[in-house]
Amino acid sequence: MPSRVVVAKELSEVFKVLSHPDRIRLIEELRTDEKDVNTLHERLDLPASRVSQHLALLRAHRIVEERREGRHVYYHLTQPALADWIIDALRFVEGRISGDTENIKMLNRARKLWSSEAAS
Amino acid sequence: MPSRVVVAKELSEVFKVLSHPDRIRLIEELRTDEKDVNTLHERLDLPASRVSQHLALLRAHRIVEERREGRHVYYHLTQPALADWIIDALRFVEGRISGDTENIKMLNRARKLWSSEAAS
DNA sequence: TTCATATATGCGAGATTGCGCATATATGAA
DNA sequence: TTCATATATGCGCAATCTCGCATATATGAA
Repeated sequence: MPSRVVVAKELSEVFKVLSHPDRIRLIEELRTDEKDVNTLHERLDLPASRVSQHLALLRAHRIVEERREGRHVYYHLTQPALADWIIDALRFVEGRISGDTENIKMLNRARKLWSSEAAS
Repeated sequence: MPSRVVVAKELSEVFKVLSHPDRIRLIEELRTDEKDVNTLHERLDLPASRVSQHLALLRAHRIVEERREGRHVYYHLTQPALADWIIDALRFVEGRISGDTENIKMLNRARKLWSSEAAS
């Protein structure tokens, strides 16, 4: 099997893991520091079980790692650069929504929120 | 709807389009120059109809654009930087397959093939 | 131990995606 | 027009993914 075929498959699996809005938001929440499941569940306004399932998938693909402390489990990115690389993809989103002024504004707002240190 | 939720959805759709090995290979084939459907069908060793379907999806998401010339249709990347950004993701693939020496070799081989100008 | 909180996992129905194959359309040549 | 090539599209089934919900496990407090 040619290397390009094998590697394209690996790449596509990474993309598949990232192809869900909740998981993207999860990863961006962990961009600067670790957070426990409960915090993520509140900040993203998702059922805790859903958050846990997403984290299980991210864990299986070694995108996040866990750290237990008492009854809380803190998650962090295995490779923090991943969060920035995802944000970098916003330039390709612009092409999709060009013309939609309202969404362009949203895009820049999100870009700002995701690149700031402040956890708002 | 908060901007981060909207934008995360847009990002996830981009990732979804890229989450298929054939489409990744298609995009990398178009990294440096345009190619017609028949050339892509031969180089990737896929049924022409499949190539056409993938291209239709990429077209719908404005990832590629077409140019007719006689009975051939040439496709090129709307934003050529996309191909490089995908290759950049290989650093996150390494984390997935660490330990598997054979696959690491394949990864570097593919990286070289996809970054060279030569169409081999 | 019992209880409450935090997190993880199992499961099934509905939605989405991929694939093979048939067919349709487009263009140029004869 | 007829034919051959190039490309596109339609369709149905199988495989996969998502979601809500129930349940299980883990930890610390009482």
